[in-house]
Amino acid sequence: MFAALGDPTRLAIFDRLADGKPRSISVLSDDADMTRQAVTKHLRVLEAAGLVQNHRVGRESQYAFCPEQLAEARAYLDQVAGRWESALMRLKSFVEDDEA
Amino acid sequence: MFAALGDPTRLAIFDRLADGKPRSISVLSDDADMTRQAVTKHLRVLEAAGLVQNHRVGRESQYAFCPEQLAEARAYLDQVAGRWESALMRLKSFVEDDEA
DNA sequence: ACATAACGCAACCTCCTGGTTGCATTTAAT
DNA sequence: ATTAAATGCAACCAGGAGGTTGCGTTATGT
Repeated sequence: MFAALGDPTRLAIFDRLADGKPRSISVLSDDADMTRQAVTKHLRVLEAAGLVQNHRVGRESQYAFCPEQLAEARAYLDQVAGRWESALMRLKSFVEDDEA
Repeated sequence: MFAALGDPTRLAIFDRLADGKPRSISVLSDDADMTRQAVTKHLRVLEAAGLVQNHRVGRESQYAFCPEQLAEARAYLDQVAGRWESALMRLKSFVEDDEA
């Protein structure tokens, strides 16, 4: 999932979809100075990472933002930050014990 | 920075360093079923992304967790989630207006 | 019915990435 | 002084990622 957002093109597409509005592949590839096929591949990657959902309607397939994996990423970062801070706390109390 | 955490090996290294303790390259590569050089490259990438800091001490170079970029990533995800939710709110109020 | 728009699939190409090996260099240990 | 540990640098290699092109297929619109 970090890998999916790691590519700048993909991050841009993801960012565009973050307003919740579904968009078709051709709409997304119109202003992406890239082939439609390339955009399609990126959307597949984002979909595989669970960051985006696909819903075929008529002859066009609409891709839309999907917030679940995003929440998971936030949770992970929070957890890492938490570990870091608790390690700091232990260090702090150790130093204070040493001074006492 | 998402790209830096996108690689599973790098994420693992980063995760190990998240306790705040600095570790030398050879210590990190001991249990990484990989060459020391490979680990070195990964550490360089993490350092370039600002996720980790390097401090040479004697003949060994210690790499340590660096929380600043992490905070930035969290801020970005929060911002995206915020955009998403506000879009939901607008949709909700639109529907309610329609019903009234 | 026919033209066209939106898409899928597959082959292909190039370049970067993750990884290795070999050798040189600096620092510590005895 | 010598040996061994920890690292740096550079060359090299295989594979996958990002991208393109060509062609076929399914809906839409007129």
